[in-house]
Amino acid sequence: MLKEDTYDIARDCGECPIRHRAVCARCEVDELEQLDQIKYYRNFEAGQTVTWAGDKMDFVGSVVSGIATLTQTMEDGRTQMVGLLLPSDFVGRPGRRTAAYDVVATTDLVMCCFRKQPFEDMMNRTPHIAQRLLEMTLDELDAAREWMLVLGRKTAREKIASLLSIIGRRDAALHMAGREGPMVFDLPLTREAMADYLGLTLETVSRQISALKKDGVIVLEGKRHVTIPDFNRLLDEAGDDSDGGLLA
Amino acid sequence: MLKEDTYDIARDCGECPIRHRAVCARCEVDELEQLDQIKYYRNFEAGQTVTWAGDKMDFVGSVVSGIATLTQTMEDGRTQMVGLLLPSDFVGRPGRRTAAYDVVATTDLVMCCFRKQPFEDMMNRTPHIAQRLLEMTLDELDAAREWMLVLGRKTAREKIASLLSIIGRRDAALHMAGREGPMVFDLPLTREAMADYLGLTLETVSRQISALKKDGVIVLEGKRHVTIPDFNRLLDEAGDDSDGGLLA
DNA sequence: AGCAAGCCTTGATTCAGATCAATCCTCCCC
DNA sequence: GGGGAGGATTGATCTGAATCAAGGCTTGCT
Repeated sequence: MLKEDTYDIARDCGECPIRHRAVCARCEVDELEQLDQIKYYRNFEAGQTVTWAGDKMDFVGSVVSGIATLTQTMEDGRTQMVGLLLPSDFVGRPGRRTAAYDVVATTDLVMCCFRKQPFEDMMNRTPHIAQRLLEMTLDELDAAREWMLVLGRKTAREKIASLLSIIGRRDAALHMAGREGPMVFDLPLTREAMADYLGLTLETVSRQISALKKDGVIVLEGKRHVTIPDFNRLLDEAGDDSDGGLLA
Repeated sequence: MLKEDTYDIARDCGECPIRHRAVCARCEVDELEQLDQIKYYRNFEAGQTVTWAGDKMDFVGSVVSGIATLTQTMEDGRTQMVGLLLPSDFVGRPGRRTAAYDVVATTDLVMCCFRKQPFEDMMNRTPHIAQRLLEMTLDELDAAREWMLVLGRKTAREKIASLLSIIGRRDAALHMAGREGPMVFDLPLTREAMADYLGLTLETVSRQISALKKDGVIVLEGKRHVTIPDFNRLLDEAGDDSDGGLLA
């Protein structure tokens, strides 16, 4: 379904869909050219693992298209998702030898990669890259902290509403869809993945989605296609300030 | 009790207790001198608020001594702590006008502050600062993600054990105490603050601490003074790999 | 067509942690 | 020494989500 995303990749940075949102966003033309020298694309199929926690990680990179998840697992198998990687998000940590988390492709995935050493060298020479990476990391930290509130203090229903609002918002930002009008998108996650994100069981996720549907907060077509008739209503259910979106 | 920390502050960066761990860690002598020009110290008493979420924030800074908490609050009063600020930790986000969270001094607190604008200017001129800040932010992001696992998937007992192990570890790192031998420290948080950190109620915190004490995992003297006879036992109770500490 | 594998839903029951409530301890102030 | 406030403990009860269990719906394979 999402297969076409993996075709005709813009090999040329100038036409890259994430050109102005990824680590390279601030780069000048000549800097881009240097990055162009050391970049390479990798494709992953839905379900494939990009990185195993603890394994040596010799590259870093950006998600170009598709979606991946970042998860942590305890010895007894309990897992918690700690990040959702959408196009333009950065994978890997400069200055670290091994991967800290499992990264798994949820849909077919295209990544723009750099071998770690050349990238780090380039980062040291190019403040624009380091600056952008700092900015992105700070944003991720904010997102992680927001998520801590969700995990620690929200009810199951609020958790689901929060997740839907986040996915909806990020999706809208990506498509630059005209504001107003009902929000429509496909859930990129299975019920189980949502449960892992929210610290719930998949049964509870299913029940709460059914409940939100029954109450008219969301409209479901099939199991994945979601329409949000009233986004503020959803934010309300999430326990968020209805105007929280303006801060970003 | 911790009052003496606020006396004789090293006005000279060379003698600063957090010199080699804070944002300034990588700075050369001449860079330090520039920072010295624009820095100023601020003292806060235990319980005082450093920053209100949403308020304008015209400074950034490092915790020199004492402890502060970073918390998020929902309209109905539910609160979640999203960060614990120990000496050398950085407060504030360059490039943002308003504070995103409440920052509250838990003990008497000394901060080394910079007005935001001069600091940002300096950051743009001084890669050593930006580099160090990136590194610290990445560490914080890792910590936040670890905490997401705690919040989302651990039981109350595991949560308490996790918190104790984190506090113990950070305390040991600070005092550079000789490895081996039982770990001893004072809890810097009330039961309520621990509950806010862990997404629990204070009653549950109290019960689980009592249980860990009864089971000999910890020894309590008074309500705050903790001895950990066997740190690996504690890690075990936390559900962590007993050798997780080596990664850092 | 027939069957198996994934994914999802729904129901019944259980249980960990929340909530409600009482009491205790320690420190401080008068 | 008495009273009060803030923090902590402990007990009784309730409840939201987990767990256990049974089907249902798609999709793809043989």
